[in-house]
Amino acid sequence: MLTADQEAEVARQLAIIRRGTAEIVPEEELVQKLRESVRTGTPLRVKLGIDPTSSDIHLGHTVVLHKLRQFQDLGHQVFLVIGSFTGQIGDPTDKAETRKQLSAEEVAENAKTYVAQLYKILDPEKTQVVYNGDWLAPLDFAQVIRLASTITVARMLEREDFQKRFQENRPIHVHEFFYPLMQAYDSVHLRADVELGGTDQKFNLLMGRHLQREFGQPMQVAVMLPLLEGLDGVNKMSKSLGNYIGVDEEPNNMFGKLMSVPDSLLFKYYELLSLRPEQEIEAMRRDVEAGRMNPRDAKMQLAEELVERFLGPEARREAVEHWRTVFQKGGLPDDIPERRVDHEARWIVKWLVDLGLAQSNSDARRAIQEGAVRVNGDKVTDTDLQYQPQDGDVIQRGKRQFVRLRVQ
RNA sequence: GGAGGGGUACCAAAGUGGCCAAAUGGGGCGGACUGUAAAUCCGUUGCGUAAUGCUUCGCAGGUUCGAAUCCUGCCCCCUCCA
Repeated sequence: MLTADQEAEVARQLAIIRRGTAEIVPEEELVQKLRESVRTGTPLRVKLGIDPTSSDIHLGHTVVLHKLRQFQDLGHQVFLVIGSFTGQIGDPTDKAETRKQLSAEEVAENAKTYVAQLYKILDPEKTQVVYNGDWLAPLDFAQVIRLASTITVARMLEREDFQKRFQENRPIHVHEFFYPLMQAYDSVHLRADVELGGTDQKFNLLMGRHLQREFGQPMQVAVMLPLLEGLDGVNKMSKSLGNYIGVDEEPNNMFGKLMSVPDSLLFKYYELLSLRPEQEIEAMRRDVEAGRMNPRDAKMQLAEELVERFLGPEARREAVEHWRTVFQKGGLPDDIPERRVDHEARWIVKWLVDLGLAQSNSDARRAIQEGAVRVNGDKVTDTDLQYQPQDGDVIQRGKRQFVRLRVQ
């Protein structure tokens, strides 16, 4: 039996863990594990796997990382599994069909920058970073067969993306089946009590339970967090789709990207990323819905919060300043890239290509015809123009691409 | 091993002898509107100082006045049967 204080502690922890999660499977087991943990004073072993497929952490990752941080703050033991081995296989995805396999060097390189960025969120003192290559690489073929023998193809095909590909006659490579098994084996190796992941990880997380049971271990609880959509407002945030906001971005970039998040996602971003009290967020939502508050202002507050958290107060101040002068007042950006050029007159089309403002002569010509090209703010209309640069001239394509010329 | 289906532009996907530089959608790039947003609308999206020009439809040949489209060989992918 637990004392009243202990019961209260379990309730407190459960409430914190629950906030913002999409699903906890099975929740009763989590309660049991928490009670046991509180009763015996033994921290839970909490695992999160990360594939070093790209070199940057983005806001999508931070959702689940924050949950991990909360476990840390509750005194539990946290394992961050870098998929040094699994990363070389690549988690099967519906989109990429067969994801490219990373080399060991790429994995090592990515992992390095990863860990530094991870500590923007996690407490380094309380984080155990482990590499699954350490225990997966030494497995021999017989052991691999043993893992594979615990699961049937039919069960594997229950996984949504496998099923879909199978039905659509698209290729599924045998090694892709091993990905869930390897991830599950990580849980066995670490004797995980809890594994975190996005909702898209459900199959893999449950595979961990399956394999733990096969190995005679208590089964882990799967704690799943909602996926964060990226800047396109549709797909989940990912580097490969280019719709992400990295935690290491230039302040102005991070701020600008946050300001371009679709309004429809504004409060989802608040719920998943903001540390502000829930009541405050709710009040803001009501104000926006009632038209008392411009969604832009709500978005700006969020952008400020996140830039400050990841990049610091100074970065926040600068980014806000930059955004105000450049975009709210419509001025030129203060960080226009400069190019050194000679003062020889050349065909305007050639200039655009040379300056990287157009991909080809045809593209440059089109841009001029569309009225997208300006020199010092004056629209260029003649595709045959011979242009002679003056020091400090600003050549512009569209609203966002600028180059300042420095004549030598 | 056998049978069938398929490889088209950044992606998806039409096109099966000339009207095809190739429909349509997505994405990209511009323009309008705005809050550098979303939604919406419009234009554009192989190269080429542009020409009844050049290169492109898996690769290499061939038939034809003319090929993404027909023929031959090769490569790759998928499904089913064994």
